[in-house]
Amino acid sequence: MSVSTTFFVLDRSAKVVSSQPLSATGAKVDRHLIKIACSNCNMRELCMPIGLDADELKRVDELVTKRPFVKRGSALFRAGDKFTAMYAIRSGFLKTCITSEDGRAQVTGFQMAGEIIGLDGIATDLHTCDAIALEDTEVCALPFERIEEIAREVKALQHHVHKIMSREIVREHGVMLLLGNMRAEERLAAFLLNLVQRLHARGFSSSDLVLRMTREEIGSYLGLTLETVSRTFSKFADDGIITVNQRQVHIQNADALKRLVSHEPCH
Amino acid sequence: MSVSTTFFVLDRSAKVVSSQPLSATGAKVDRHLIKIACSNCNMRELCMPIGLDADELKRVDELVTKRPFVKRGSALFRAGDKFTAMYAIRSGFLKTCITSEDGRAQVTGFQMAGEIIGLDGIATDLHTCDAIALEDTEVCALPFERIEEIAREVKALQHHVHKIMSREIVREHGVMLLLGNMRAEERLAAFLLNLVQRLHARGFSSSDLVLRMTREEIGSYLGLTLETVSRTFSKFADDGIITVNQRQVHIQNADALKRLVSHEPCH
DNA sequence: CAATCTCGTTGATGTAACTCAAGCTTTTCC
DNA sequence: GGAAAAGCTTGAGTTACATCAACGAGATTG
Repeated sequence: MSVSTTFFVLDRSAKVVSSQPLSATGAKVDRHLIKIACSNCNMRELCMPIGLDADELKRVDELVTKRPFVKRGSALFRAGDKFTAMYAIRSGFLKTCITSEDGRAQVTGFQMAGEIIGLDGIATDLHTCDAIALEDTEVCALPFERIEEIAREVKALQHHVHKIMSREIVREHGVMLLLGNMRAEERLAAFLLNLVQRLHARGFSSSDLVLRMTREEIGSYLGLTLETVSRTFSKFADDGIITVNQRQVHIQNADALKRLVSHEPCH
Repeated sequence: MSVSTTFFVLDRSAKVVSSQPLSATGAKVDRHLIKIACSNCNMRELCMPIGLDADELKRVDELVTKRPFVKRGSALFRAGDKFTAMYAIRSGFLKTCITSEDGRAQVTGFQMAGEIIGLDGIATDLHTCDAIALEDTEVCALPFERIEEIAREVKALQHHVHKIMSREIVREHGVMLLLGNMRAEERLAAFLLNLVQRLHARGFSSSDLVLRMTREEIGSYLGLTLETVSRTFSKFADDGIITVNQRQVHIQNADALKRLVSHEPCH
């Protein structure tokens, strides 16, 4: 099918096809060359600084003293960890998942650059889920006490924090609809459309994507088994809606996916 | 089985068995006799004023100028309505539900006295779900701009707002686990335990409850059909775990329910 | 006080998705 | 570079829940 090139999923500098495999090397170079600040961050239109003027931006900028690098497979935080900061994702990709006492695991979301993670911890001062990097990931730690401090003075920031949290609530309502009402094909279609839509907002293709998660992780998120996810991918491919090559997905007929989600199987 | 008395579910004054059916009359009398203020509200330990001193409490109190009364079956707000306030429930019971374009409906939660509703609206300034009263309900409107204003000055209130939103996010994670991982019996057991636990926190029995919602609404919330909900209730009753009489449920063996949720069917 | 409607129960049948299993491909790691 | 592990696909058989349907009990209304 397509050539076996590797795409960077979230680093905007690699929007075009790169012949190099995903590695942290490039990012490390950038880190030294470019001064890291919200004002010159690729993600500023999507992330925390929205609606702030230069002065306010600077204040947020200054509170970011830590930019943890999270290696693929390791955790940014885990359930039970003390909550001290929320995190803005600079680059990379994570999943959040909860595990109940009896060992049930549920992926509660996938997060990409420009998104904020860790809001679950505010309620009890402890994180309630694990945040695991699905690829090498760099985040900005936003110490929550400092955020609250500035939010008390900067109305725009205050409101923005509220918006971010509300948005997460609304997103989860959507997941509940998906899990409570939709059939496997509909769930997967909704999932794919959501992913490309978010990638597109970050400057990527709206028809090609590289899944950073396994079939099992998709299944956990969608309340399906990995086998059902795999079969449904195959079904979509047979129907000419997508082409799948391992983690690479090309959407050939986005309308068909939308129709699936909208519950209009025919005409 | 039990006598056909009607319980008030959420009015603390009616914690004991009442021989009167649920009606708004009693509440209306109260309304004239007792000055309504956070400081003498039954729900103050559960609601908005937590952690505020007398002065701060007064400020919150003063911003509450509207205490809408929502008749059973009607809406506090609907998807698409402009978001202006969040609401603290004084008494009564509501459901929130979303409806997708194609007409799928999903109950996203049930809310009782002392809980805050309407946070979904912050994200887009429009409510994204319907809030429908399942019994006559009285709420305090908390104009959001004023809340933000005070939160900028009162640290405790600011943090409390964040906590409330975070708590909602965590709750929804739990629902995702339920919808994604659990079987019908486990879902219903978790649902019942959650309900009585919340009622108990409000001074009610931890073994008796009156369901304020239909089997269909329970089913929608739990991602099941009303028939499955009904059958599962009957199954629990056959197993001697609960007794069911229409909307009245008596929990005979809470441990059995807990074991069900914890996925330990035997020993 | 019928008549209607809403809600709940139960049974018979169907099916979407799960489970178990085998084989294949890709990645990881010594 | 070869072995082991992890991830993916596909098939066969099973099952938990949905669907369809009938009926009964309360509540509501004219």
